[in-house]
Amino acid sequence: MFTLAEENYLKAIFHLENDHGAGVSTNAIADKMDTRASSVTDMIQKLADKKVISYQKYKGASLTKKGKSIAVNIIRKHRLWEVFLVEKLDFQWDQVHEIAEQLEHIKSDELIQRLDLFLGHPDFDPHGDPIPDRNGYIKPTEKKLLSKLKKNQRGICVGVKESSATFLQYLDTRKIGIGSSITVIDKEEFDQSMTILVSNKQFFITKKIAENLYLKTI
Amino acid sequence: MFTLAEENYLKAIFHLENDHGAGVSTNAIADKMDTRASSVTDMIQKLADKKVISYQKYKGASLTKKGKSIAVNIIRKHRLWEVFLVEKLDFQWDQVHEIAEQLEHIKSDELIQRLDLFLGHPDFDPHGDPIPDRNGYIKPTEKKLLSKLKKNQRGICVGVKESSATFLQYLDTRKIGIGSSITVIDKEEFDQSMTILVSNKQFFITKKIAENLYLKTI
DNA sequence: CTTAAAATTTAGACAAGACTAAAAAATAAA
DNA sequence: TTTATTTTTTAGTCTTGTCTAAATTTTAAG
Repeated sequence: MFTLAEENYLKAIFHLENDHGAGVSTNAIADKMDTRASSVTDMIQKLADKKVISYQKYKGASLTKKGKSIAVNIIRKHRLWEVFLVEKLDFQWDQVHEIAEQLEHIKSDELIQRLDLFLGHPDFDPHGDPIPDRNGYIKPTEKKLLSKLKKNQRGICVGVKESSATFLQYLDTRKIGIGSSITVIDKEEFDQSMTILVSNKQFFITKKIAENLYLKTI
Repeated sequence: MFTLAEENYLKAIFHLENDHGAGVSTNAIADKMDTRASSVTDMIQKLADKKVISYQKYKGASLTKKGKSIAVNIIRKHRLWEVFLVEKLDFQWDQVHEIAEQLEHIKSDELIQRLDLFLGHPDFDPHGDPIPDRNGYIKPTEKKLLSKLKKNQRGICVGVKESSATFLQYLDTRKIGIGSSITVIDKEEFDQSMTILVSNKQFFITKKIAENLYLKTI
């Protein structure tokens, strides 16, 4: 069995490996977990002993098959609970992340199986992230960061990379959400900022915003 | 904010005070929490520092107003989650206690408010225990232990004192549940065992069983 | 290729929460 | 009321997960 701290490390390493290839550095983990590099070293040595990550001194860590399976299961729980909170309890999409961070650690396979059934086996969470199935399989979805689009390209918003309340609220005020059609009206070479068209309104957005919106190009 | 361990101590002290008047002994807590008396002493000293219990050396502990309010809130959460598990996820009443022990520690007032609404403001959990309202008020319900009934007295089962899976499964096999009509056919002075009538079948039950069933006499 | 800087690990310390063993206080028995 | 027993507390230790400061390794720069 794994402690709460261990589960959170596994989840963080999974996300880091997903975003920037295999082999995660100590500092990257420390940064993500908001902790110190020395604490990370201690923990990854422990996780290596438990065979959930492979790790060589000074060379960074990466999840083993077992570790990945644990991480994905936590992510599955997180996303199912988010669906529950939004679909059943009428929470807004910017309110659910913190609560799901707690709920994801509840230990009961039966619970998750029944929750999944109760929710009708959803494929995506409220932020557009795919929900791994019971075997840990994540259906690959083609999506592209808005920041990768060129002038005059168009797409449908299918997800957000960050799900902090502040970012989601920013999107709300501009009526950008999952399903929104977004067109790049103009793109500034200099700072990668963009002018986009969303439901007949034009907005100016910075590179940072564009790097956190996933589109399906059409 | 209170840690998981602190919350569990407060809950245990609340239940002990409820069952056997104010002033709970160190050993009683140790027994309930399945821990050692010395660990309990450490913890109650900490809880006293935090003003959630009043405590004098060698004299036992009892909850302050603040402590009671925290304990009742945890119990409210526990019981609401149990209703959710049974009513929405189709769990059996003997499967929910363990899971609710985890869910009761999730921290979000908004969540509990919405869950309560979603469930239709239930008054009782699946074991017949009253659910405290948002202000911590527990509606007093008149209920009597089956063990207190005399020969030929009759009542409706309104709750169980213990909610361990084994006890609840025992009741299931005898078709005893919330709402069952129970008549005392015979009672043995010697060992307090009973013969009872439940839906036209007679059962022999020990004192221990009778001490864990709550009835509303009619 | 040697040095400077950055990243990582080790060493030692601390808080929370538990334990064992021993001491002290309260209660029960003679 | 003195002794014996039970209950409770204290003292010291352990594990988990964190930290700071110092040492070591790797990487980057000259």
